[in-house]
Amino acid sequence: MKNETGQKLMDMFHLLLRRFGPQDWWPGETALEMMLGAVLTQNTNWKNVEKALRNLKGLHLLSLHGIRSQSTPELAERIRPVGYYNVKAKRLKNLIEFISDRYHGDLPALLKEKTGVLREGLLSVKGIGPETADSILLYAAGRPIFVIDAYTHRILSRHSMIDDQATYDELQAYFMDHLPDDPELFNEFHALIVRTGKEYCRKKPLCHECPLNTWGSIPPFL
DNA sequence: CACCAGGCAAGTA
DNA sequence: TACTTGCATGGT
Repeated sequence: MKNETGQKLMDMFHLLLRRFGPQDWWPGETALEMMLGAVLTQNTNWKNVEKALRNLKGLHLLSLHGIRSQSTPELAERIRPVGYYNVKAKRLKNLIEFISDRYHGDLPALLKEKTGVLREGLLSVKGIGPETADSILLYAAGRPIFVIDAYTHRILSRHSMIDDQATYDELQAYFMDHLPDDPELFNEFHALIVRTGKEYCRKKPLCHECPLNTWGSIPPFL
């Protein structure tokens, strides 16, 4: 471990892993399915995303060509359960266009791209922000990139581990500067944070039973 | 009924 | 730069 903060984070990780067990992320069988899912789950429950992906799969549209074959309004109708379906249909088309234009539709080539270059490329797609890009990098491409989401911010803030005003990049650095570059660790850790957040760290505080409160080295939120 | 979900871009001042 | 707002279905 690199230092004290790193050890603290590892302790937190092991605590959550013992409490909840492995989360088996990312749900999704192919890299493309994970990439589409990353966009579809923006500010949306994963259950809704599963319905949308089932729709696409049932119509054999879960491929670059399949998505391209649909107009944006047609695609929107397929993904209706995710909400924001007009916005997200366009975002999916943008992503597929990016893969087609820059990598000639060669998804394996995209997945072998240098991490920094791929991240910048993904961020240049309208509708892909830092969390979506990093989810793709970590879960679809297996890169040692830590994904930050609203739960991460909320949990670390409530336990006084970071400033409430901390930015995405600052939060990401908090993890990546103090932990080894281990995609497996980042994968499970992020999933466990989401698991904890869903149950104990929603917008309205439900922190009293949070497993992290029982752990002396993280101050309890009250 | 209120509240929330594994965000992001565009608009405003 | 720093807020605000629109996007929208489905579940608790």
